[in-house]
Amino acid sequence: MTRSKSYHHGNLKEALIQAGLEILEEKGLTGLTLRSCAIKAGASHTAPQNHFGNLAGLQTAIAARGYDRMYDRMMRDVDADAPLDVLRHAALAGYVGFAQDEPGLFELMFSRHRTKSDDPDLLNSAGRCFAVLAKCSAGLDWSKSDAPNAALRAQILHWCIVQGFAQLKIAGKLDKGAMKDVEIFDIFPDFTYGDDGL
Amino acid sequence: MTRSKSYHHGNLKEALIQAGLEILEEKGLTGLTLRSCAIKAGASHTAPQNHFGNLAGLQTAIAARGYDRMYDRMMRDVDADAPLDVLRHAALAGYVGFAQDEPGLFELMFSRHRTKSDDPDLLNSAGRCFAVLAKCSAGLDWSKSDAPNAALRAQILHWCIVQGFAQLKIAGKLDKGAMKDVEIFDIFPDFTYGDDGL
DNA sequence: GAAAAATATTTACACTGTAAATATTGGGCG
DNA sequence: CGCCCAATATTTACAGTGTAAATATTTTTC
Repeated sequence: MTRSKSYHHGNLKEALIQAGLEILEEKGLTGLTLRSCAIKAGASHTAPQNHFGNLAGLQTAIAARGYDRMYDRMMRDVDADAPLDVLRHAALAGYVGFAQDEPGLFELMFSRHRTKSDDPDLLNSAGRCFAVLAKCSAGLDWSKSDAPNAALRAQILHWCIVQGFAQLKIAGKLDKGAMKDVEIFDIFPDFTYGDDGL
Repeated sequence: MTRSKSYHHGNLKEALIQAGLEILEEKGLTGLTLRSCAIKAGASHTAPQNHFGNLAGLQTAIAARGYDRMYDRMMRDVDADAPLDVLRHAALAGYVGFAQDEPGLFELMFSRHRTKSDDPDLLNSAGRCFAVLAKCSAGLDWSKSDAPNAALRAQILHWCIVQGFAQLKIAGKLDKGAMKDVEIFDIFPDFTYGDDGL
């Protein structure tokens, strides 16, 4: 469907997203601009406006693709019906591995105001990722089980550990000394807690 | 020492940092520009170059102040010799509370390439914060204690939980349903693990 | 085939970081 | 005291940025 040379690109929307993903890999979040995406996609510098409205719109679409990639990475070499411990292992490695391999994209996905947080596509792609994490934390033993929402709390704790590790890692906060050799599985607890909470 | 109207500001370096901190509170990380800081401090738009070189230099100085504020917040109502559980409680609440009250500043501090990560002042201010966290994790019971660097691992896990919670919170990822009412102490484990790790 | 909608470009403008040249001030030293 | 110089600040300039508005081209629809 690619046309050699015509006024209309044919599939500019998709080309702009792909250009953005490549720019994020090459130059990071700082290098991601509307104009650079447009030029890379072979269009004029205002072409993205027709498809995405503004920069936030394009970044939202790119972030949604980021969650799709993250999901694929989490589910690589494993299917949704795999034994829970296998799924957990894959999902954790996928989450952190994705952040380390695509730090610019990860940074965009978890930034505060670069994307339209209520975008349906973004919510859908992100929700699919987080659902895997939620499934991974299901059935975890949580000694404070008399507290309300024990399962939810275990799920959030699970998520915070992965997210915190991923971000500290790509932000370079774990680069010093012995810390730099520690991996996510070295620190991940088994979620079987004692009963004398903090 | 404030002079009413003269060519030289007198304390422009400090004024620029303060202007930056205020702008971060008012308009977030997006609004933080060299020129806006300069205008707010009452100087010409290139004045910051003399003191900080470039944008990264100014942002580095601001981030260092961020760690100073974070340290103060962590140690508020507690001294370094307080009982360990009291210190832990204060430090955790301080870390997360700081992120929630100054999300733009927190975002800057943990961004990847906005600051000069080898700046001595930044390293010093940041190190002071992380030392408190490290102290908080000292003596935590870690069932995988036969693993090398057990104490270090417990320390990193501790840090990841706080950091992950803080970032997910300010990124709006914990805003839905029952998640929005969960606080850091609701999820924090007691670090007494079983022995059947992941 | 003509009208209409979709898609893309051109033009314009305010804002940004930063380099270079210039201007002003204050301190050290005769 | 007066002069020179370093420190400090401004002016000017330029390439990039997001985005609005007007225009141009193509595709679709009837």
